[in-house]
Amino acid sequence: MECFNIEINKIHDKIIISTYKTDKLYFSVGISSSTHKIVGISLPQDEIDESVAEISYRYLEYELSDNYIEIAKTISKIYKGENVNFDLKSLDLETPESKNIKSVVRTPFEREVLIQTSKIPFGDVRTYKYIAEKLGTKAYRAVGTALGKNPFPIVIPCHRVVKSNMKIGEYRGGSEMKKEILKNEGIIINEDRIIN
DNA sequence: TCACTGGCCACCT
DNA sequence: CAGGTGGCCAGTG
Repeated sequence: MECFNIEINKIHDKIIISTYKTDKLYFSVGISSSTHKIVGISLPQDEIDESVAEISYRYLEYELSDNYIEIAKTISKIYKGENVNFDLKSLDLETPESKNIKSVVRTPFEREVLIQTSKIPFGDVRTYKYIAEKLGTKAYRAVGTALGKNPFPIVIPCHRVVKSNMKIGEYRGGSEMKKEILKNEGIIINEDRIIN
């Protein structure tokens, strides 16, 4: 019974996962075999299994391949502070038509949060409050929760969203990782706080 | 339905 | 400035 429930909560689509290794870190990207859009990106991991699992866990079926390794490599470059223009159209931002259908972005609210976040310029930051106000709501905390589930970290720069007092705030990969990405983009940080 | 839970915010000591 | 408190509100079960 347990297993059955876990199975039906997974997405019924096969994906291809490619992984690129650099500086002892693994970067993975998942592509849908039906839509050919990106359905998942992993934060840098020390182990390849962790890196793959971060994307594969939502899916019933996946296979490893080097087909999309250039995309994974590009993501590693962005992580290291290269300002690469990434086309949002390559990401699967679809939301489910009904509750029975599963997708990586689950609700319109989450989708809008991701789209607003994608507009934050390289080397700059915005606050959770700012994103909420752009959506016409006071759900500041819900913005944080939505970004915590961001299926496309690094490419959709949730690391550029910080607290109102300019403190770093939380991050799925830990606030140290968030600081590192921001520093790579040239942002000055002192004692967990953004300077200007 | 209703009561949690949160990558937050503002205000008060 | 740090820590506590009440307030938001989207998701979840």
